[in-house]
Amino acid sequence: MDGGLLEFKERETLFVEVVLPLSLSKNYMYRIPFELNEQVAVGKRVVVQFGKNKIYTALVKSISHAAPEHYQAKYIIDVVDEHPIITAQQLQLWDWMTNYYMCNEGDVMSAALPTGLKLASETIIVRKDDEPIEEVLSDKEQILITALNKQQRLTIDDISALLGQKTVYPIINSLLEKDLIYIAEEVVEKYKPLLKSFVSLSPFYQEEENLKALFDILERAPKQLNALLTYIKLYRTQNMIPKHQLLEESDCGQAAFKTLMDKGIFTVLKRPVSRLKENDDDFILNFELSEAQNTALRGIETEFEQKDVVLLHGVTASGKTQIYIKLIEKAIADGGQVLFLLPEIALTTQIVQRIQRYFGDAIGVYHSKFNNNERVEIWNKVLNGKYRVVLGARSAVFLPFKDLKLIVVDEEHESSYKQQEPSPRYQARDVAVLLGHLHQAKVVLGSATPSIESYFNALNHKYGLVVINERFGGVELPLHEVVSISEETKKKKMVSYFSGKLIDAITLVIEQKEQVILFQNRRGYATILICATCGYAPKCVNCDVSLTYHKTSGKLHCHYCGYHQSSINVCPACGSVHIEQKGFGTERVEEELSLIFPEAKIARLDVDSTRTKNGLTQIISDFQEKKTDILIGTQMVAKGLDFDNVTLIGVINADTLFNYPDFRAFERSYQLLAQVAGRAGRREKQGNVIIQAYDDSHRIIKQVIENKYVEMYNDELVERKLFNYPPFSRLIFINIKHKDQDLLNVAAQRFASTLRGALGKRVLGPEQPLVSRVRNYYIKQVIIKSDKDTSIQKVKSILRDTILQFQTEKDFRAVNIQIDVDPY
DNA sequence: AGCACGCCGACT
DNA sequence: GTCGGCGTGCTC
Repeated sequence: MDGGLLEFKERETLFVEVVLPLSLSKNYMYRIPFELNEQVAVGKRVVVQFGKNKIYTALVKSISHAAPEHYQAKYIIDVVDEHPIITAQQLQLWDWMTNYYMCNEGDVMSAALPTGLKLASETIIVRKDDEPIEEVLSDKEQILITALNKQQRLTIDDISALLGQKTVYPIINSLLEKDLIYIAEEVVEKYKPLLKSFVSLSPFYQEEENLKALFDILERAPKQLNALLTYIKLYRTQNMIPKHQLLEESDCGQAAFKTLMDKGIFTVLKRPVSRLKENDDDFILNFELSEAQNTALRGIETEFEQKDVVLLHGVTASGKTQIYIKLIEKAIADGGQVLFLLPEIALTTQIVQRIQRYFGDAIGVYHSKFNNNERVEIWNKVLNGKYRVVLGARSAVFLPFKDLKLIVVDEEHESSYKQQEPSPRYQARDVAVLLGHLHQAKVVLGSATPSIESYFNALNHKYGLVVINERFGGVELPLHEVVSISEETKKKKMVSYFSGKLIDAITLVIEQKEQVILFQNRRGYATILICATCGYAPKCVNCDVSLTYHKTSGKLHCHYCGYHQSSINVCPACGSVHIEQKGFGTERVEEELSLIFPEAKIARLDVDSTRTKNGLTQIISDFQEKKTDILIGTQMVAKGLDFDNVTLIGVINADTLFNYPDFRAFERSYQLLAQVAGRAGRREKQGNVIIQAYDDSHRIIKQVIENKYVEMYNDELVERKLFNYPPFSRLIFINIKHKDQDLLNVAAQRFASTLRGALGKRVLGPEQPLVSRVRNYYIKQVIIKSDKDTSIQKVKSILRDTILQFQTEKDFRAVNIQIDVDPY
């Protein structure tokens, strides 16, 4: 501000810093043309050219007068929004996440914005065919509509060529508002199904000899060849091959795939894919809280007077949902908005329908299964305050709340709140606490088995603590029984994986027309195949893991990269035919069980059985409608499912849980077992839980059956203290990756020692991670374990500097470094 | 993320 | 020679 004359104000030269939806280490500056000075504002999207041809919608982060010194800033092409679509608090949140999780701001932006708000130049515009034109159109709009009437679909590049100008976004936006066109990536019309890209081989190459010739042609293009081979392999088992699956499984990049398309070898076809369906249940709308619930509700409200965050520790089926509903009601009555976070899987179940029924139109649901257009719609309805309550998975923390008053994080211990891949690797529960802080909203963390961290915070008065010890409606906690597998084996009472006790119990339950859930935390059929003669075990060609045998496909699968190959009958190492199966998964349990109970209807709930669009909902609703007697599942069955008629829970083999090489293994085991057990007898009937284990006297099993959470917590805390793990320290994992193992070893060693120079014994490693090679990249891990007294800010800034310095060395440029703050 | 640039090996 | 494949660096 130089105190210039007012009339010159509009001639001010302004620059903007924008965030691009790309993983870039810094933000970029653009110049605002005078005529757009007034329209540009922080939080609006602008159209910019980035690089040679690419056009993106970027987000305005700040506006300044200072021209960049070392380069000529490009002009902004256009302003997309009339009003900001991002609030000031969101920008603060993005900033915090970028720093805290040590990622790029563009990563946060990509994660935060639904794709529909990230228009790029290849976006396809389609004419809505049945919409009559009622409004008056401008000349340019008329030209565009005429072209679309002829051609149906145009890209944004096509449109700029057609109109001979780069500024096409306002025209597109205006036509979108007039409802005459839609964006093809977003499926707008309700009855129009979701489109998915499928790949097919051109008819020419489906001829045997042409295909053979093609193999020779592609010999020098391994990526392309691999894509072709993968296509052929997939074609054997499925007749429609989704493009993303082909790209994923063949490790073929977009570029190589595009070359194949350009050569006319592959063609891509968009096809409709069916949607999820919904089902109802009989939830009582006008409920009364029980005495215990009322006490808890009042407890929470009292705690809120002092604390911003309250941990609600209520045993399974204690009716936490009703308490949430009362809290939500109150927040809405106060004119605020509410965010209700749930683990992804729980969103497909009753709790959503219940709350939706209760609050009607004022509620939005936000999770990954929704298409782009629905997500944009939800985004806008949150922004303009039409939605008072949003139920969502972790990404819902990014929505543009205006006056957030309450955040509920249900099942707060759930590890799915932590995003693993891609960056930002954020913990939505922690982000929610920060979000609450930004909005001065209250936060309730709810769980029957709180995470050690949250409970620690509660005991140390950082959070308030409210406990419910009683199940709703006086339903008793299930009866537990532990069965020693070794003893049962001695007594010859084991039939395959099932003890006599479990089989008797299942028989009884089925007779009474009730239902059973069996838990086995491993998918697939056999864990591994192993040659009894020489000990050879088939391994993945891309990763350092043994392959898992899946019987349904008859193949050996890699659970890390999706690679699969046909199974072996003869050992490729020694020629022996004695191939043994070691370990077992849900698939095997299902098969064995159907031999014992041929009459029973059995279903399986795991990643494999729910891969199809409707899979998950179908399995759950079938079980709910009692079409299934026995449900066998991995940890998916533990996550917030609520069935009335389940009276028996069986844990096939608890030992597998305890043996993970992770400091949280016991905590997780407790949570998983307690949550699984909690699925039993949720209404008037008391449930039974049978836990089978070799190590039947394990303290975790004991603590689960005696419902001694606090004892488990205390035991764990001693361990954590002893080995200086969270909550006594903070962890940062640094994964270093490269295709060349030797180079990686040198690089990792060098990186660790440089870092150790600055941070001393806080730096551990480099270590070989559990899986040391994934998708042909070798991995080494360096860990920073920083105690609570050290400033984590300082540690992070040292880490940042070390990485920057490390990457200036030309030998290590290509080494990939990933940071995971607070790993889970 | 995409795109240009430049190096490298295989074929006219 | 030259052409396509593929690794590297840059984009305000």
